[in-house]
Amino acid sequence: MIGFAAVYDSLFDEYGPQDWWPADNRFEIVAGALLVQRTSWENVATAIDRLREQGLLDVRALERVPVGVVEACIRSTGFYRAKARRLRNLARFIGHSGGMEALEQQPTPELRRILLALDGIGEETADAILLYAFDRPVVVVDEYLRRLVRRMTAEGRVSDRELRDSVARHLADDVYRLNELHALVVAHGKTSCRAVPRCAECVLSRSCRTGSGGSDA
DNA sequence: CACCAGGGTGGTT
DNA sequence: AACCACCATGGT
Repeated sequence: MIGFAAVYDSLFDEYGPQDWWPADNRFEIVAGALLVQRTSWENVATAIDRLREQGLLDVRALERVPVGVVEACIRSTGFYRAKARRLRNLARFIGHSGGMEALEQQPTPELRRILLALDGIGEETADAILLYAFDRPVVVVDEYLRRLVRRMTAEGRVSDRELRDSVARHLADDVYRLNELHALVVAHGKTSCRAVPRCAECVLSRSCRTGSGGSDA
């Protein structure tokens, strides 16, 4: 059993509130979730600014603009050709669906299926969109979290399913903490700190400061 | 020069 | 089901 309530507390203690997701509206979060794939947020922020300058952080405007214009705005995010095509297709889909307001009416499982059916949206991006753009109580499983759990359990291979259940068991439908947890896991994962707690009583921040613990490579 | 960054897709075994 | 190459820019 993994004490995620304690993991959350220690991460929050160490890094503080992360205040994800910086955006003016919900569609901007959806666009950001697609653009941030395999890229630093800094590069995404540049692209978002350019899209805003062109008035393209809007479904109706984005769905009709030439794809080359989108490419020029988002080049800094890498994989810009695929992302530009996917982003415009995403805007078109949302437009045809009655906009973000209509999608907000969908229940979470159905909305998740809708998102996963779109090109360029896999499980992690779909869950990030559900949590950050639609405020749904969803556990975002990323590689950082898998690594963290791998080091905590000492027993290799924890399926995503177990991981979700384990997190959900402690954080339930607490949208605020699920929001912060993912952001905190990313913040911690980006550091060079390899120390991890082996149980719920161990505290990440303490292990990091003392430089002890952590047997993984 | 290598490696990483808030992944996903399509193909092969 | 697990692995793989590929997508591509920007920073260290």
